[in-house]
Amino acid sequence: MKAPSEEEYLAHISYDSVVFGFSGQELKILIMEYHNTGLFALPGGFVRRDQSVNDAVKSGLKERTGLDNIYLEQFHTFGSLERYDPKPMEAIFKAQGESPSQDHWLLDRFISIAYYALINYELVELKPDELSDSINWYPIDNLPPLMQDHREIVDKALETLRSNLERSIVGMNLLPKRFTMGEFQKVYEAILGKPVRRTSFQRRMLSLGFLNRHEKQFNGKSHRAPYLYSFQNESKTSSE
Amino acid sequence: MKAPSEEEYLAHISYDSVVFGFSGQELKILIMEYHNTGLFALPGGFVRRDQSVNDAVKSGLKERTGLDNIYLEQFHTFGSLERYDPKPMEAIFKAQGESPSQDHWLLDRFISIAYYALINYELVELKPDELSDSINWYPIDNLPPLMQDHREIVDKALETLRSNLERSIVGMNLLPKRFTMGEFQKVYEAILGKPVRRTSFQRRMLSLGFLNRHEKQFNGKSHRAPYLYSFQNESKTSSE
DNA sequence: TCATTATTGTCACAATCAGAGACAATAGCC
DNA sequence: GGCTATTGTCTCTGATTGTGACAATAATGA
Repeated sequence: MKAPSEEEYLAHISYDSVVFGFSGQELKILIMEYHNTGLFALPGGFVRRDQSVNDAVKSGLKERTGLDNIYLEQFHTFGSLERYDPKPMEAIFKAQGESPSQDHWLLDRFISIAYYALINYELVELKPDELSDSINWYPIDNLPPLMQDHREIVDKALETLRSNLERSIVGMNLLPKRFTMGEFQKVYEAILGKPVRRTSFQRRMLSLGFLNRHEKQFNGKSHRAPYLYSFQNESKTSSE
Repeated sequence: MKAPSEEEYLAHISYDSVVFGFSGQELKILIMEYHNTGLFALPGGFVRRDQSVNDAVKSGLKERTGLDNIYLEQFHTFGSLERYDPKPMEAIFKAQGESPSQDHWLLDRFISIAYYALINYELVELKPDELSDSINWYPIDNLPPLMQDHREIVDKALETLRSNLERSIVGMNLLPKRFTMGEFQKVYEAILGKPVRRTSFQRRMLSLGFLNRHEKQFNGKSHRAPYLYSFQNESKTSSE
């Protein structure tokens, strides 16, 4: 491992990302595990001097998921004193067989800019980076214990996602190109964490006018076949 | 002037605040003007190493407005490359008769965490800091040209305030303790930038159940006297 | 072939809420 | 005692949502 150098990166600034995906049943997020440390963390990184924060996040996600052009939303910046704790980073160094000096920039205080992403679960090919053993999907209601304040970051991300649900078309980025109304409804239920009324949901979504109806989906189940739908516009409606 | 020292502060990190006040007619924000530079800017500052970002913003606002316990909301972090421009800071140094070396930390790239504040216009006593000539209220639709990307920051703050308007009781922090329904309505109109329907507004606000009705206000006008209202709970409903 | 079962697409009815206008109730002025 | 500008309420109407009902089917299996 070669640690990122202080000349190349901005000191004190990091980012973390909460990557949401929908498995068809559950809402999940990406969690990394560092080599030989037992530490679980959100995918994150640092910002190069010649790079905007947004671009840093985008390229970090591309490395790990293979996906370009991801829906990204910055939602909060975490700057408390409590999050200043060099121990996890020391453990990560140690697990790599390195022992940095006490004043190494990566052991200093960091302020983290947090983003959430919505991606199509099926399209992802997960690639751990140099430092991490693994990167995997975890159901949102069954996460491993996360290092530092990452649990707080996840909670805030989910809260923001929920409150944005009414204002934007979130399903667009979590579903495959064609989907049934039932699948669409399951996305909403997974995000809100509670059931929604089938008839009202269907009526409201159809009345919004952004759905195209296609052929029926004959899936071998012994009941009336549902229609397939797709979203009108290709845009990601991302603010970033 | 003694410039903040690199040992005491976190490099690359600043904050900016958009401080909203309501004059009774207009929505205004606080703008500073730097000595002998013609530069107008949002009140901002840097984060000490022993201080959370939230506390840095709070104490910065307290210095300039005299107010404690202000409603504060972090809304975005600005991290583009375009905002990296040392010229304004050089001009501010020069106006103070100083010429820092090219690698001075204050001339380096900064990422700014932006907050908006809602404060009671009448309670404020404005105090310019060491660097600034003046700090004054400016109507939101008649701002001077602002340095760097501060105009963009203001626009984003207003956008966020508008979209939060439905979810929280914004008037609470912009109005005096007792106010008429008409004043309450004017706050909403100033924020939204468009008229709202008097009867619907009154019905909705009363139905929410957080208003106490008090005695009538005889203000010398020749028409029916309005009731005075106050908010039920004392809390600021701030998330910070 | 024909009932059975599990969903899905619609519709109908009631309850709620917002837009729009109407109107009576004043407080001060003449 | 009229006049005027505002304020507090109501009503009417249309739009939206909650709730339940019901018909329309794909497969299954008797």
